[in-house]
Amino acid sequence: MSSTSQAMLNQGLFEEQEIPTQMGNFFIFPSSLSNCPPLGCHQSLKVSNIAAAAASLAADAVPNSAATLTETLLSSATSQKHRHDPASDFGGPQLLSLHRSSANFWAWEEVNECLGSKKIGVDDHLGVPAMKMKRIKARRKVREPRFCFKTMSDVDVLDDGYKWRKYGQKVVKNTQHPRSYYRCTQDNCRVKKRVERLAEDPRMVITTYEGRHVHSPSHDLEDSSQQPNSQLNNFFW
DNA sequence: CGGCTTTGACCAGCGC
DNA sequence: GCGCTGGTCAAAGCCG
Repeated sequence: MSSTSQAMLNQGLFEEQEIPTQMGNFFIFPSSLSNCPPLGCHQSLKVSNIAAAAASLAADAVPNSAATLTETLLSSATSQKHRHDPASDFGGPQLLSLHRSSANFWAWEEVNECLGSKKIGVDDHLGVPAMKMKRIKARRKVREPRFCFKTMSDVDVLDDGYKWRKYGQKVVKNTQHPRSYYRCTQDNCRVKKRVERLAEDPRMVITTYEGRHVHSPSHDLEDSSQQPNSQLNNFFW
């Protein structure tokens, strides 16, 4: 973690969770810094940036990118606070967290389990029994790099600047909410994302990006060019 | 009519 | 080999 991130951590601006080291750092943004409008509304650029950044990070091999991303998001959140429209308040605390998994290393199932595992036992690996880990490893295969994050939102799909087409929906075992599968509509772009709600807390939406876009975000976003932090997009793209 | 969502069918990987 | 599960396909329907 960079000195800036460490300083913010010291100030309690965000907390770094002691979740899975294999998955990289896991940051949770308190509501004070996630003071963003409801997801999906016209002013959701900050969340869009986060989602876009998440997609970018999926294939990012730059060391400490999680910390870099965090700093960027924090500065973004701070700048957004000044232009926040009270009329579009979410009506409750907003929480956004994200983490970066190692590219081609952890399958979604494992990420899911890690996210769901609150308790990390001494004898367990990320809260997953050794026997199960063995099975998981056996099933592991090379996949597109992926990156997932969760947001507290009443809408499922984040507006990340790209156009997505839903190609499937599945009710996964032991969950009440179906998982939706989306694919980037751009030709030759094989990026996918999965969206589902956390079983323990249906208010939390987990979005997983897989792959890397081979194009820029679509320009049909209402006012993306007018956003003050459009440079953030440039940072990531 | 084109683009999108829905949804049942199908397939592959895995455990037993 | 069989059953379970997650992921994908594709036909049908919806909507602007």
